[in-house]
Amino acid sequence: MQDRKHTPVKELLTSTEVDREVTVKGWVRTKRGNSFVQFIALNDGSTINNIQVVADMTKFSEEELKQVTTGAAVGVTGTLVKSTGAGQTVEIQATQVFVYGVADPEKFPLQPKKHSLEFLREIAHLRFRTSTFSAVFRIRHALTFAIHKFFNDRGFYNIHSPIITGSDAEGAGEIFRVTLLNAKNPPLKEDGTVDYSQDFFGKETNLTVSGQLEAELGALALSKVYTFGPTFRAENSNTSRHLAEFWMIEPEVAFADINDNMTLAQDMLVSVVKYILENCEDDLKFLSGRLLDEEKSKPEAERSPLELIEKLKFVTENDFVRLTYTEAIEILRESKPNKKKQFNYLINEWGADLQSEHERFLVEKHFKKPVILYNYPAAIKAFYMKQNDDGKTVAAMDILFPGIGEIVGGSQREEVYEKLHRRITEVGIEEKSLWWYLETRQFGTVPHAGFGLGFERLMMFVTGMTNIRDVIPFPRFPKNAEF
RNA sequence: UCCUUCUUAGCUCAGCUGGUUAGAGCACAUGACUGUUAAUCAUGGGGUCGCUGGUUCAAGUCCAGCAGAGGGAGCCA
Repeated sequence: MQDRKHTPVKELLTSTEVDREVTVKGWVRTKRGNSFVQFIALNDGSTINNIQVVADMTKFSEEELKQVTTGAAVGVTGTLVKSTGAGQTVEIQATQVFVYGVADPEKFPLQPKKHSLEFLREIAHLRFRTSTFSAVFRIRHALTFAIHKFFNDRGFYNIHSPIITGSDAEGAGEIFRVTLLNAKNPPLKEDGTVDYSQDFFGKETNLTVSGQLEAELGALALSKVYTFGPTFRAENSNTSRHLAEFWMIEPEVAFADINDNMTLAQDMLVSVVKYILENCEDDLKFLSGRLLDEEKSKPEAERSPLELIEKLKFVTENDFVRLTYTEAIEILRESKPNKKKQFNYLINEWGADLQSEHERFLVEKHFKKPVILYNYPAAIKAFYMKQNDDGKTVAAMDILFPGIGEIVGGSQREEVYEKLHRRITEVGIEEKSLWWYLETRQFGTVPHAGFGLGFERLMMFVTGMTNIRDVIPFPRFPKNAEF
């Protein structure tokens, strides 16, 4: 059995070539039946669907199949035949069953029934074995591939930006320090502060919060680049939309402005969602059903108006709304919830930072489609963003998605040395730490733009999962680094 | 970090204004049944009621602290 070549379940289920001997290897989902015939639902992760193995009990002893329990790893050889039952078109009439690894039914935590996502999160080492999570992670792979394909097709180069960096320059959040110094007794300088010159890198280092600055360096030579890698934020964020370790896609394009940037982001989102619609139909159907099921227990007002696949098609078939921050403020100021004082933060004047309630109003109530907001007040945005001629806004843009909020944040970058330098001083960043970034504005600087896409946020949208901890295999968040 | 709800069997949950031996469904074990689809039916085993302390004759139930989880908010992607 161990030597025998086996066929993926996915292949067998779509096979029209029956009455031939086949071998499958996978994990048992359920076994049921009686003393005359037993049915084993086998899954090998190649598809959401199981293949049904039929064991005629005149050919097998009870003892032989005793270890074939939910969770056990087995190999089966038999004849692929048309099924006489209703649930499947083909099945395997077993001639030989081999148990690779048992799963004690008293102890194996997964049952052939619904488990709460919270419980499965506690057994993340086994949750791949469930239909929901195998579907989610197959889609995660497909989405990764679709993103690389999109950029490759458009002539972008993938840049591997460093994970350990010496700059926390972006100010994008709290950093995770990387050090080999003895935490209990670090070397000290004369003034009593830690002497990082004795550390591994000879300076303070941390895990990256963004690959953007490095991507810019690449774009100013290769014209079109993107990064796709893990980023780390030590924020004490306890929400269903934040992780301490998450994956980010950051394209950067030379000779491009804020409008090109918005078009690129929209094209990318439409393209990758289309790819998933075309290539992950079975998994999407399952997740759509799961979502509908879950929403049944919610009050009608909170249910989403579209089911998952319709929601994805809606994004690929409709234009995103583009409006300036200033226009958004006008709409919000005149909106019903603002006049009736239903917002927790009322919009009174230009310059206010938008809260999630405002973003949700625009996306879910007012426009009912993805919204791109651009030209934000400089005061509420990062130092590297292109300062507009009006003297008060920067060429920044955010893409807001229904149910998820901000999925993309980007901008045209400030390419003029003097303006960038002045901004760095204003914000109080140490110029020395960014000498290399500033230098690119002195040697062949050009207008350029890029954005950051939170991969897990996109995963949430595509899979309909509502907690970000369920779209990454092993989530990292405050008080948890298990597995 | 803030607000709020929750923590009872392997899982999902019930347990009233504190009062005998803490319940159900599923799962598991045993048995029955000639093709099941989360199979069905019968029987059975399974609990330090999150942890620590307090109030009380008496605490799963009331109070306090701690820990963890869910939802919302902030920070953001």
